[in-house]
Amino acid sequence: MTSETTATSPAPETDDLPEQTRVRREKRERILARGDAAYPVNLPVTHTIAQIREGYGYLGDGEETDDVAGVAGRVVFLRNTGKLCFVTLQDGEGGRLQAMLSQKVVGEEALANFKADVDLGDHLFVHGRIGSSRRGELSVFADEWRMAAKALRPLPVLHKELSEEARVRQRYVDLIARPAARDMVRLRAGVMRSLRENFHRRGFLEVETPMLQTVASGASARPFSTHMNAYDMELFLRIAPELFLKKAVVGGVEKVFEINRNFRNEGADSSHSPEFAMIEAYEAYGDYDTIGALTQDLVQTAANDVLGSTVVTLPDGEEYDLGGEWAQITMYGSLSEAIGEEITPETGVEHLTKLADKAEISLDPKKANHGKLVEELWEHHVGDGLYAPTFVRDFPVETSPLTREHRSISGQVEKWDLYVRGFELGTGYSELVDPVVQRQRFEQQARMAAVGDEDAMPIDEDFLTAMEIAMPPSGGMGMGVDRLLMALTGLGIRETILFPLVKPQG
RNA sequence: GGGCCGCUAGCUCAAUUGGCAGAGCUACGGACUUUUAAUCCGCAGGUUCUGGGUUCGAGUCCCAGGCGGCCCA
Repeated sequence: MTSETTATSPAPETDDLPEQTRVRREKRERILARGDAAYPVNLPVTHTIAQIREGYGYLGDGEETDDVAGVAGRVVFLRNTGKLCFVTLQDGEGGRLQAMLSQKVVGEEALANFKADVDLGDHLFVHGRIGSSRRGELSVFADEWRMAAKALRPLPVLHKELSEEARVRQRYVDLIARPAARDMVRLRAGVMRSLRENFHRRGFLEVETPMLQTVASGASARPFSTHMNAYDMELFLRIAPELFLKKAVVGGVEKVFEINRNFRNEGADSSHSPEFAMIEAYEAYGDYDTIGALTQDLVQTAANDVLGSTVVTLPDGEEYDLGGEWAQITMYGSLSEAIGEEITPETGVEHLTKLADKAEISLDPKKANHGKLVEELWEHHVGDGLYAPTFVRDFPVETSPLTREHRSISGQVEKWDLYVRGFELGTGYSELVDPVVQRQRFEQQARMAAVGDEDAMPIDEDFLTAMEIAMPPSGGMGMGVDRLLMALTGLGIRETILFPLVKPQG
């Protein structure tokens, strides 16, 4: 342990600090100088704010009890009227309790110290009888106060919204000041719990697969790379857990899920974060239909568990219904209908390119294969207009190298994307388990990489070896947890992540 | 990657045509024993994101950069 000289050494140079910060440091020094603690190791807390609110909420105006409590909380309001001071304490959930400090009860010196040294934002301990003020505010009639932890920086004003940037950069302040920020933390925890409990009820096992991978595969995305000193080799942060989860299924973990972080070295905007939480699940002897039903239930159960309803209220007040059986459309069918001509897996690249030009979609011609063109056309003509929860089914084979070919339609794969309010919430497959076909798909990806497609999936020999041991027919799904929170609240991704990545301020 | 908008006191925001940089809350000093964003009196607080330039004079105009937001690709 280091010595405690830092606690007793003189205050650091304070001349250039803003006034309010300097003043608070001086108050800390004053508290220490008179022999009190500014940061005591513990305090005789007997009740939480919530316990007092629950236990004594019945008290009428001016009614007092002889019950005594020690309570602590963060000071969010201060109202001093000479010989009687009112202070409102807040707990982590936003619950508030008033304390009243009367000169007659705490004494002249203690009240003077209180007025001199307690600021908005401090953690404060009070001890005293529980009662109700004349105006009916549940209160602790303090016979003693102690500093629980002195705040050296002022809190923002609690009556104005913090700027969006300040909320993200100083989330701890946001959590103190804004109820919606506190709610999101609890909502997210509730969703995680709901998802896990749902999986457990269904007999799925939760596993954790590697974050550091020698080949980043399982999705079409660019990885972050890093370096391992001991082996002097390049490693990648994972872009998806898919290949490892499939290895688990090969080994007999037949119903398996993982909720964990993925990292994609791409842009960041209101619906993309470079690191994001994702749930993936695989079910042996399931397919994309069973896994779709599972996904619908995961979302609807989560909504019911955390909101009590599948009807969610968006920030503009609109009510959006996640309930019922979700619509199912096919990619080729809905695209054909939207543009008024039949598009099939046989439609040539030249014709698709013409259609793309007409729609003013620009694609690098080197990468413009049939599958990419169909998906781009679909997004433009159909996807952008989707609003109600919808499964979009049966994708082109080129863009889904890990998905089984459709059981009855040549050139398509058994994959769905789930769209909610126009954004992609999740995806599901009938998994490709034929190792020979899987190798051909990887080779096709390698050819795409060779012509400059940076998102193309690299060949993973280790994965192919596992597949050659034989994976049972399976359904698999993936869903962004942050996006699920977006679907349940209508908020942007950075509101759903407690500490999203932000660039340092210049 | 491109376009547009923003960055001013601890927080939220003003500042006319380029002419003394302001308000509310907070802070600080004072009054007040039932307040509810307490009230009243008084008084401080600034690298106007950074660096250049134009000008007698720049928060404001020009150039470069940083950070953020929105739209587009």
